[in-house]
Amino acid sequence: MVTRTDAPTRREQILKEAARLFAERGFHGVGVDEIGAAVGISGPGLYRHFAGKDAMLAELLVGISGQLLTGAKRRLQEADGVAGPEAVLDSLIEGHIDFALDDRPLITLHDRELDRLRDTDRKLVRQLQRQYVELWVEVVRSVYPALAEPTARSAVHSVFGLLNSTPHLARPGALPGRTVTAELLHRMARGAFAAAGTE
Amino acid sequence: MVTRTDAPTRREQILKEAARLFAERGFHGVGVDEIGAAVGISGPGLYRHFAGKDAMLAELLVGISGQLLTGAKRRLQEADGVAGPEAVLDSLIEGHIDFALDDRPLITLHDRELDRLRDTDRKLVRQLQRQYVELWVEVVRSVYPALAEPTARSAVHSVFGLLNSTPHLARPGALPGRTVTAELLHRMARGAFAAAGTE
DNA sequence: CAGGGAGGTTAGCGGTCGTTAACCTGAAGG
DNA sequence: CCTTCAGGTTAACGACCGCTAACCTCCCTG
Repeated sequence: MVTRTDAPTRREQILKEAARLFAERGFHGVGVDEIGAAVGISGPGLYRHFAGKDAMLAELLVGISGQLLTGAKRRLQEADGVAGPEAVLDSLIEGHIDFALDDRPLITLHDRELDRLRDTDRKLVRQLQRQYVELWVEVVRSVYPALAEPTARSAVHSVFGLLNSTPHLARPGALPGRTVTAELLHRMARGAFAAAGTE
Repeated sequence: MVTRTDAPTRREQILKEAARLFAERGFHGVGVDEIGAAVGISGPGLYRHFAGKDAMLAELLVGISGQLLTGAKRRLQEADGVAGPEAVLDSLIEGHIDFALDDRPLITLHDRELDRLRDTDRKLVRQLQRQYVELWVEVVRSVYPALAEPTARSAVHSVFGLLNSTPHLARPGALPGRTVTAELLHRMARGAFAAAGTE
């Protein structure tokens, strides 16, 4: 875990606020003026940093898909050999939960606004997402060898649905504590996979 | 299960197509002309059937929330006394899965476009949703008495996330068979609850 | 068979939105 | 000290969108 100490750049500020607004009201429901206002500049000032509104969404979605995939690959490599399949699956789950809890707006956007992208960007994001899913499928099948591949893929998508439910889990602060929530989600994900694995 | 034999009214056609389009491209991403075109009339013709675009979304969301709640209440009543808590939970899960598989666009809209409603409609929908959740929470807690109420509520929301993942499960026809998918989702939901119940 | 309502049509209005153009300003660098 | 440029500003344009107005055309009914 790398912790940043330097101040966020203007670009990063914009992306963060845009993500929040897009998640709250949908891509088409947010005007550029609002995004600008959220970072203290006004509308057209954004065009000094981004080519357009589409470009912000594209950077957000490509970024999140890439981060998820990169993180998963890293976890897989770290555990290579030294840990059993179950520990690898636990690590993947943990990583996804961290993301879902720390970047709720992005998790929301991720499966909601994909179709608003230009063709080339959408293909890229889909490819990254697909790789991420396939990586999970392999790990899940190594833990539950009885699972057929299509079934495993459905199970993975369903567990993503479970883990990505965090935005519905109550107002940001009112959670029963981040650790408790993370542990609950983790247990439930494992329980769901286990139930899928006993066909 | 009541099966309709009569032809759908124009209103129903419109609602169905609007639901599909809203789910695909978001409420703000769809124009009234498109909705009209989808049912063979053009734009303003819709205003013979609905007060406005907002009214279509409102009717869809109120309708689905009401149907879910009504169905759950009915299942609860049918099982009253004659079945154990586990059977009641199974019945709730089955009902929700039927809905998620048969009305994918609506399931998508349900947790996505709520904030686009007028205040009064949004409050109504939220109230129906809350009742539905609380009903589940009671049943889950009767099966797993060790579960604290906030935990049970989180678990219910998460299982909704799992069950509502059906739109991501592949192109409509390409599923491994509706029955197989329904059974997988059911098993996973039960597994998730069981894991949540063993704190 | 008159007439009236249900359910369409097209034209167009008013507002909003993304984007561009033109201009300004303060700080850094030779 | 002059220049340059990053990063803003406001004005405005063209497109689009929700909705209304005005009109038309069946079909049912007294």
